[in-house]
Amino acid sequence: MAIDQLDGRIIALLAREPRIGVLEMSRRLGVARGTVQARLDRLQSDGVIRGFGPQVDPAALGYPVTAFATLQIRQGQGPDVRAHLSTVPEVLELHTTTGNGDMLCRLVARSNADLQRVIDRVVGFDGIVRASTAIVMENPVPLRVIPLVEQAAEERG
Amino acid sequence: MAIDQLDGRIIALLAREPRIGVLEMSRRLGVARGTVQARLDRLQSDGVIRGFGPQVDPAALGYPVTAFATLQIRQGQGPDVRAHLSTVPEVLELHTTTGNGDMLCRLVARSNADLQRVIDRVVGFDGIVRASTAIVMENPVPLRVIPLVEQAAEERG
DNA sequence: GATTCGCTGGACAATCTGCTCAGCGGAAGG
DNA sequence: CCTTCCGCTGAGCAGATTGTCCAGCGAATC
Repeated sequence: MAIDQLDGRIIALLAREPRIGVLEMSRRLGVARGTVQARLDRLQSDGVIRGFGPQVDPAALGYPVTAFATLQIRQGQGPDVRAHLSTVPEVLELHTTTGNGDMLCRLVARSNADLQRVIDRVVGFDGIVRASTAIVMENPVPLRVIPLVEQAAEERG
Repeated sequence: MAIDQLDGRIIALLAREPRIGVLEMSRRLGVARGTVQARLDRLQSDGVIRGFGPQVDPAALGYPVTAFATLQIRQGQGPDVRAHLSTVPEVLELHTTTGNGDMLCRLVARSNADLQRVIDRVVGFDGIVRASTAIVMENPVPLRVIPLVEQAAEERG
């Protein structure tokens, strides 16, 4: 839960060059291999590093269109809607949010036209009252965590 | 750009057990090691698999609060706003979207109270006219790609 | 002063990686 | 029907890495 600077450097290094291996990391960081190994184990068991799964690019898979949909749910239909949305492959993530007891979900589609199909499938469910969609045009800041990690590391010396 | 079923199984397997290694994969998939190696190389050079960077959990880092903010930008201030937001570590990602020439960004914070600080920092910039924030309560569907991969693999036999 | 903890530097066997090779079969093209 | 191209197989090899020990040491804690 608490990250020190060495942890931060390990994560940053790993983010830059994921295939690097423990030995090479210890060389670059100037610490013993066992230290890096122990740190990595701790980071993982603490849940700071969830894993090293492959980062798949939907665009390269043929889904270049991304959109965010805000959903308004009928009272008490939350669980059903979740179950419904989790069956749609194009729903990449789903959050329940404050506000209107709403949900926010990230969608991808093969094209703008295809997005219509996806949205129809998403909202074609009884519990969903209304949906408003915003198509993503650009992604100036792709999902990132390093700056946050560095900030957390700073605070902990 | 086109994914067949073997590719799909490779990605899925890798997502389930990232530390698995090429040799073990070839054993489980019942194909030669060279095949898996070649497929992986192709998937990476095609950009389907961007990398294997560590997946960091902001909550475990001490940032358990997530929120989405919709920003309304003053005409022509887009570039400045992007630059501004990219300097805020708590801004995890940023998209420009259709609609009101707006932006959507994902934020994290140490607490609900801390979120206020983050939002103040985010919107404390001249080019931002208005911001509306939705705090995430639950995350029924965490960011996932596997179902999409499987669908893409199906279509390509 | 005694103990605990994390880091160091070194060692070990076991394993995996990157690379190469020849052979084989299907698909595409002539 | 024949030829060529391409991907997969199964194998081998040297080199590097991993997981796992260990003893020593300094700092912080009790």
